[in-house]
Amino acid sequence: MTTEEQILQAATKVFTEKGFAAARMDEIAKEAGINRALLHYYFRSKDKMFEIIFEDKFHKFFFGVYGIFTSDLPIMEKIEKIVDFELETLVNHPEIPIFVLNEINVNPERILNRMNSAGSPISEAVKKLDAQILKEHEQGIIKKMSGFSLVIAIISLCVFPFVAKNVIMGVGQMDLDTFKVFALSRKQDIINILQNGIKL
Amino acid sequence: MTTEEQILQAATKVFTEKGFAAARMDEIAKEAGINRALLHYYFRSKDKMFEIIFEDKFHKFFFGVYGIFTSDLPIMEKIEKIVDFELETLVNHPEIPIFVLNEINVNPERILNRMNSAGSPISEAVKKLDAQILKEHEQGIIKKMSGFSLVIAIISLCVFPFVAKNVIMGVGQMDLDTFKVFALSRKQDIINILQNGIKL
DNA sequence: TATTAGTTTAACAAAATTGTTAAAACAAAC
DNA sequence: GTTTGTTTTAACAATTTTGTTAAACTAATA
Repeated sequence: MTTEEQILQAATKVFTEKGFAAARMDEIAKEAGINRALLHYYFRSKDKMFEIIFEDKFHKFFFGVYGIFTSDLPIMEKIEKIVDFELETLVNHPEIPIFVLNEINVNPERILNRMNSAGSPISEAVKKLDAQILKEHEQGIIKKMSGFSLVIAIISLCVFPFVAKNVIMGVGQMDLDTFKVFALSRKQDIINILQNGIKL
Repeated sequence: MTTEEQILQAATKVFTEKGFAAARMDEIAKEAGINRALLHYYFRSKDKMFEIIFEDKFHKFFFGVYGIFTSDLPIMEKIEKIVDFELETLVNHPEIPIFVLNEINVNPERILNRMNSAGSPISEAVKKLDAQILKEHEQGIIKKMSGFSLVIAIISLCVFPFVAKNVIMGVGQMDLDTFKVFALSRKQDIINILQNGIKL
């Protein structure tokens, strides 16, 4: 692994654990096993390093499921595929949600910029979903409901446990690996709740 | 309103918006319409101010629903009552979840201490819920499932939209008031999904 | 061997931030 | 009108943090 990669890996760890404001260049350097001077030699500033990492996590967080959402699968199968994809992804990147969501909270303008460059495709995807729901409703398959609301419900059930990871680990007396197993073990529960929850 | 209250209100705003590390004493002072010296005159340090505010939000976040969870209501009614209580509370304190969860993420030891002083009651509440689910399952009312997992599902559906508030507002082109109306408008959706999702 | 890119060390500059202090101003209460 | 608690001002100390720089060192390489 190159030094640049080592630094990025260390920075990813510290930034996602502490957030931008509480992260310290010194800690990143120590984590990477090098000194602060070399940090600036590779990545001019803290902001520049952060941008690279945030961009990466932001993208992973938002656009992974996009393909499934806009596919031609029936709703019930979409739900299954999305939940499966989300949980498998999150187990491998459990730090993403709280990191991205908190940085957006601290600095909401950031999202507006990024969303505007990708905003209309999302709105269109939601509209297409609305149409699909209406069609399947008329076919007697599912309840009538807002596509946006359904998307939020699916994402809520998948993502929230990772946002509250430390609380769940605390209450359930789990270490990180146990938590991951637990999160995956709820996959079928979540799919069942959603599918039974919306069927007519 | 006393100066002390003004300061606490301003500090609450800044801390919950920015988090501890990014919050600036200067900004709190300006927000309260006073100067930095007076901040320290009332509350010795940044840490002390933060402790007071975090304690308050932490408590509101975790122990509001506790009474309903441990009540003797049937599961289906519990779900209704909890979702109702959570959404009404969150609409009035939309900043709580991301603030509390992120601070726990940055500083997980904090929760261990507080949870240990309240940890066993929570574990016992979950055990009682497990027993209730088993009973109602044998009565043919609901599916067999883990109480802990169900609690997480309920909380996920209620709380996550507030954690992702800025994203939802961005995608849906909403201001804060519109978001609150939207969040409340999903109440019956959430109750339906949960109740239909777990019934036999 | 000389060169080059990468790396360390150590010192330091610059800025930001928290916290302290003394003196004066003010307003209410006694 | 004096006292008391509150508030402002302004300066400043202390600390933390980011970023810079120069000099020396190392290891690979031309």
